[in-house]
Amino acid sequence: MEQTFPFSQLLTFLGQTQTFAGLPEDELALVLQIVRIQIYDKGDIIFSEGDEATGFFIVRTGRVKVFKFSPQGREQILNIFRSGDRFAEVPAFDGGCFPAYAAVLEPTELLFFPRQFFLDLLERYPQVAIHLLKSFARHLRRFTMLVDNSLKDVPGRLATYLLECSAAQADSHTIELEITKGQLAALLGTIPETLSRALQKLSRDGVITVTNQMISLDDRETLERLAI
Amino acid sequence: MEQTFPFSQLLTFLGQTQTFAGLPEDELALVLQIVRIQIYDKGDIIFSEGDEATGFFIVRTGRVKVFKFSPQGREQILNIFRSGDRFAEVPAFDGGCFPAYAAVLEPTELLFFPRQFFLDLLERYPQVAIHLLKSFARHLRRFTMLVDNSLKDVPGRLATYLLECSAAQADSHTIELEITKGQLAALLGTIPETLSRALQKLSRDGVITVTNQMISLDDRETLERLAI
DNA sequence: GTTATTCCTTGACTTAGGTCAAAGGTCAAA
DNA sequence: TTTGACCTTTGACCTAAGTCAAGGAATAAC
Repeated sequence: MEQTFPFSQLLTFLGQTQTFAGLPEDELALVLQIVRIQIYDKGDIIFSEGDEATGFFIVRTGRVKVFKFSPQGREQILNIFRSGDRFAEVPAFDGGCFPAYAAVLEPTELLFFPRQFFLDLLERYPQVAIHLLKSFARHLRRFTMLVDNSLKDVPGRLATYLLECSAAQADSHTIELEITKGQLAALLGTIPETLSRALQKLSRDGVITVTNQMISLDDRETLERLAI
Repeated sequence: MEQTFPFSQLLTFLGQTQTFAGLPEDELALVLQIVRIQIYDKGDIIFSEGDEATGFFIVRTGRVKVFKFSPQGREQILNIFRSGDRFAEVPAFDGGCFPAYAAVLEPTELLFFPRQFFLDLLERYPQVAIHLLKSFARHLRRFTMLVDNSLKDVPGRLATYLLECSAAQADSHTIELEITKGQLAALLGTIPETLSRALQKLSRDGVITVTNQMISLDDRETLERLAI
């Protein structure tokens, strides 16, 4: 599960992440002495809800889902992280338990940073604290949006997601789902059957066209009305 | 809406808030030159969703609810703030818009701190940044719990609330609702009718006894099972 | 102490969306 | 290819919880 990688390659990668951008090179080299590389196979669990948080992670390659279970066992995905994203920094910061599960969606390489190193870094580099504040603020806004979403019905959440996806993919008319529909259902807080019916209804009404992983947004106006 | 107050009284109050605890007295005095006192009547709106954030607030007396509306106009309370609590620091920090509404539940005095002052304070006092990080981390955990709650059914959310309330009130057998049942419904993400029926069912099953604003927790075990 | 609000409860009804079950698709390994 | 392991769709059904409407409590105002 752990192995070594070319030093310079990692150095370049680290310098490009939001977390470490702007740190002097000798500090980056120190960071590299501490980071542990973790390799996971599709489906592997990184940590479970309630586990003691020992550090935070940066995704090098692959994708990670952070999720919870409802009392009936339904999965709710909170976030999906990709290359360059950092996750689990809140428990690493406050020293509490992980409040959710994390698992990889495909073969994934993670960089793991132990908690104490993280806290030391905060002390040595005040700009890291400021950056972390910004990141926490972003997270908080994202959560507020999640609450927003929970007030909408499934078609509304779907419309919101499609428009966000389009915005992220340069406002293109046709977007590609980068996750399975089952995963999308879990991300939208519903189940595959209900998502399937919602997609079907939007297709029938001429709002979207679905072809496997590709979705064309044919009637943006209706989508925006649904997303409110 | 604005007036002056005895200087020393405010100084003592500020020094006791989490936000400013530990700051030297001369700095506190500077803070006092900048703070504005705002007086609101029951029901007054402090800010609306989408308003530009110009600063953050600390509750001096009274209570404030922060809330959103669902597309159908149902109110969802995100948080209720009391004396000493600080709110709206995320928009004040990142300079974005307020992501929700804020209104007062009863006659309320607020201290308002303009955004620029706040940012200056962060720069001058790194410990304020660290403290803010902790506070953001707490907020993030609270939001995670809110997501948790949205996965539960209404009796589950009610049971969770009752147990939390009891824990906050020294684990007492009988708790006092400090908000109306209508407000509790909005806090639990439901409507008064549904809350009324949930309370009635728990009473019928001998789990709780409801007398106006007082609720006795007669069967903690069942409550904990419901809250999962 | 009486009126006027606001708050709370109850009943009948509706509906979004979850559950269960089964049949097609799709894709990768052998 | 063919096999098997998912993923996705469809249909029939059920249930939690929202809507509407109306009557009772409780509290505040006069």
